[in-house]
Amino acid sequence: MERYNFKLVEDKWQKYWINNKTFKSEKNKDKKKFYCLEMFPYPSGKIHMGHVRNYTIGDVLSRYKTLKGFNVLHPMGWDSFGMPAENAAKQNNLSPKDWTEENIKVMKAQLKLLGLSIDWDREVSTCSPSYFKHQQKLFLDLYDKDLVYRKESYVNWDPIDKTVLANEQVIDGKGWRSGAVVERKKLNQWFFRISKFSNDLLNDLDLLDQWPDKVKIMQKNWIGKSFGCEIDFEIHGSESIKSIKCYTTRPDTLFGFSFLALSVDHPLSKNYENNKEFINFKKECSKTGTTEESIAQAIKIGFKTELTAVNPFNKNSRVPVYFANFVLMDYGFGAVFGCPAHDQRDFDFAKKYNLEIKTVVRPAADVDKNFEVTKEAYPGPGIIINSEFLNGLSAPEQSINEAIKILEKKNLGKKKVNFRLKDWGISRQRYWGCPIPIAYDNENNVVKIPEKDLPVKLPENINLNTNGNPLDFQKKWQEIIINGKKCKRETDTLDTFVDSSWYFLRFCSAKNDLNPFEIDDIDYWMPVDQYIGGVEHAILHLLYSRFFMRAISLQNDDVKLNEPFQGLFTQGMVCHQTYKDEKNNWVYPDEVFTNDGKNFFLNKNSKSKVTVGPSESMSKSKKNTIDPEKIIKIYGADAVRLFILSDSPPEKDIQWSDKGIISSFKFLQKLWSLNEKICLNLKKFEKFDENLEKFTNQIIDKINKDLDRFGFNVVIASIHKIYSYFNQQTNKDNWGSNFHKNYINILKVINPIVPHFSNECLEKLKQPTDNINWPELNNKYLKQDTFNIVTQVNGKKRKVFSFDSSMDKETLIKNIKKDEQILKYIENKEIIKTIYVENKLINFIIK
RNA sequence: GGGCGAAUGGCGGAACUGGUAGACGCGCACGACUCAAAAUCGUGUUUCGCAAGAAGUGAGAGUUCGAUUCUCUCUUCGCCCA
Repeated sequence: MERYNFKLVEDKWQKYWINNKTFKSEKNKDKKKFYCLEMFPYPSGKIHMGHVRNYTIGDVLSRYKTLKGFNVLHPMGWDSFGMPAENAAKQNNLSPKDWTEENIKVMKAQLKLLGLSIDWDREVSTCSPSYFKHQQKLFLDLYDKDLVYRKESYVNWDPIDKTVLANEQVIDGKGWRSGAVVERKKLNQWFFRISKFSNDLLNDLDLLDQWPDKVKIMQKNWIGKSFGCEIDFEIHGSESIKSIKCYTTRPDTLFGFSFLALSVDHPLSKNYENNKEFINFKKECSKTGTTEESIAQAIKIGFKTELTAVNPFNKNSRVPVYFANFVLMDYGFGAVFGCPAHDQRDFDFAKKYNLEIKTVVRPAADVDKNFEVTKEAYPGPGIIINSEFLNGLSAPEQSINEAIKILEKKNLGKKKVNFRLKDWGISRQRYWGCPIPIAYDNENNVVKIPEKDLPVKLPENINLNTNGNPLDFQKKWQEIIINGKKCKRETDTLDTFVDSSWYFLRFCSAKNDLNPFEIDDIDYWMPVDQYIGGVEHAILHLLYSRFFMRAISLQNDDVKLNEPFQGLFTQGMVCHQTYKDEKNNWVYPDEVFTNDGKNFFLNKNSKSKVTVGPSESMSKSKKNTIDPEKIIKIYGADAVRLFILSDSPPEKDIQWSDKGIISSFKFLQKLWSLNEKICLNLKKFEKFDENLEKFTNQIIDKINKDLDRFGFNVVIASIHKIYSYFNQQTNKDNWGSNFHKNYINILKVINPIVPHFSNECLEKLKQPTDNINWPELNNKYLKQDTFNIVTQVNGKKRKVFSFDSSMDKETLIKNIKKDEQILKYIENKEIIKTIYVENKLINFIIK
């Protein structure tokens, strides 16, 4: 018997697949399609275990669907623009392009080692002009549809990376890469009008029944629809301003109104342009970031004006008007009314400037009628107090509705819907991104780059070590003549989230040079039937893609698709224990040595102790990574695929373990020995083995159902059962005449998970390996003919009987009641109730 | 602070719409093979108990003939948002 040589076998089949173009996908309208897509990787250097897990899940699904007769599209590409390339290039004095292309080469080879069923003919790379040419075209289309615009706005400015950060790139008020405290800076920026679709993006979440609820809830919260009210506040103390408009979600707390706060960018600020104190104050404000989080944490500061505002519910009450750092022009109208008792920011502000704090809501459960806000704001639900005609209403629902009704009746305000979702700022002050296909004439008017001049390519071999955007220093590159007029190119590049917002469309027509995609192609392939990736993209990437699909479909007679991803699966992370040496430095797992599993040392002969930390998501910074390529070289791709699916359900985190991968490796060896045994016995036997037929049909049926619900770990448990069943069969003297047929079906069923192995076994048994189909099951053998009847007395299990399924209820109960074991419990007792669940259970309730 | 989710043997986990808790794997123990070890194969493995049996799915209650599964309260952990 030969030992299984995965190196030869895997190499052989990978070559075979490439040479035969096994995974080339073509439109075939007679066949039902299945578009399986995993989130494409950023080419950071090498693949990591997270990729292995992601792409294994997608590959198993793709191969399974192919077996099931679907025409499968399973492409792969590279999300290849982005800051890491630029940073690496700067450090190593090479070009981002070369760095990226080298990484793609390495990672592509690594992915091939995994034996993925990818149609590499459709490979795309977002940094390639053949990709971003179309993106620039799409940008201009969106511009024509008024979905792109330019405006001056505040951005989160990272003073170290000298770049604009998106809100999600600001963590704890600091830049996610540099760690620098983020500042507020005003720049001219390009925006996608995603807010145009706020309502659609929210409502259509209900249609996505194959998405995890978790993700839908996150998107819902992100879009953040709220009902509120806009109120005109009467202003005194100025000749020019008679009123200020505010937006609020809590008009029911108006009786607690004690100041009006304005953004420093409020139109009113014009009146203070020459006020030195105000100028200093404004400067101070720019030190606060723009995220809700950084504003909440910032120390509240204000600039008091001579103005006063009138409480619309109480004309006799006037409160001061301030400029304040926690009010943003983006929100509402850049003006909020302060109710310190029920909003923490207002509370902090009121404390600092000694303003009135009037409690107008008390917690309903609070029996103390004298409840008063003193130490912190109370934003929770309750009963309205100290509010005249609103008193006694339950807050927030009832009271808000009532307050709005009264304001509307008095013509002081009106109901308004507000969204938390803001337009998507897409300008990045970076070199390594898709150039924005726009130029400016002498008067600084926006001029579109004509289609014939696309793509706008990046200048190569330039100095990246500049203060700010390197493209700003490329004066020559900036020059362009459009319609005979001298213009200057836009130097900002696009947010890389734009690149990934439509790549799933590009895969459908990857080689089409004229258009981003062909209508006919996306008509057939779209939407993506199953999208697979990490939950970290639950909000932005998925929301942006949903936006893009709508933006493309807008005013488009040919494309009428709103949702790009029909099914979504979010896989868990791959974790590993962390290690630290005596100096508290992180240590790689393969530098750690242990004799007994209790004491750990740095290298084999070292006395230098290593402490074991908690298991965490694999990350380079904590050095708790395992290199997939090394592991594949030791154990083979099939063993890695088997293990990465076996230990945990795919949506949960998985623990990488040496024991686990070794066990998968050994299991394949055992399966191989079984296969060898079977190969030596190619002759058939006379007697048809009905039990074997039942076992095979039933377990394949179970695997089928488990695969459909992503229960890969359970599928692998079934494969273990299959092994021990068939192994026992081979130990018998007589094999059934149907033995080979069933065994071959099993090999087909495991093919999606361990394709090289399965192919090799099939070939050894002289079976075809191309165009194999999922086995047809015979209903006759799926039905059970005997059943275990669990017998309980007063809900306690007493005995399990096996009965023929044809037996009627009365005979069955009679038989059970006669049983000695059961008699013990029911003899001389009154049975007051008998619960019978067909083919499952019987429960006698006795007194 | 808010939202969502999770908690099951020594460990990872299984259990379909409320119906045999612990599938399958790891680990461990014993046995076979071997001069010996590794590898391999076999048997066992929730806890207590010699056994009959009892207890048992984070804690406490509730609904039910019956709860890992449904409801409520609490604890701990994770993720997301603030």
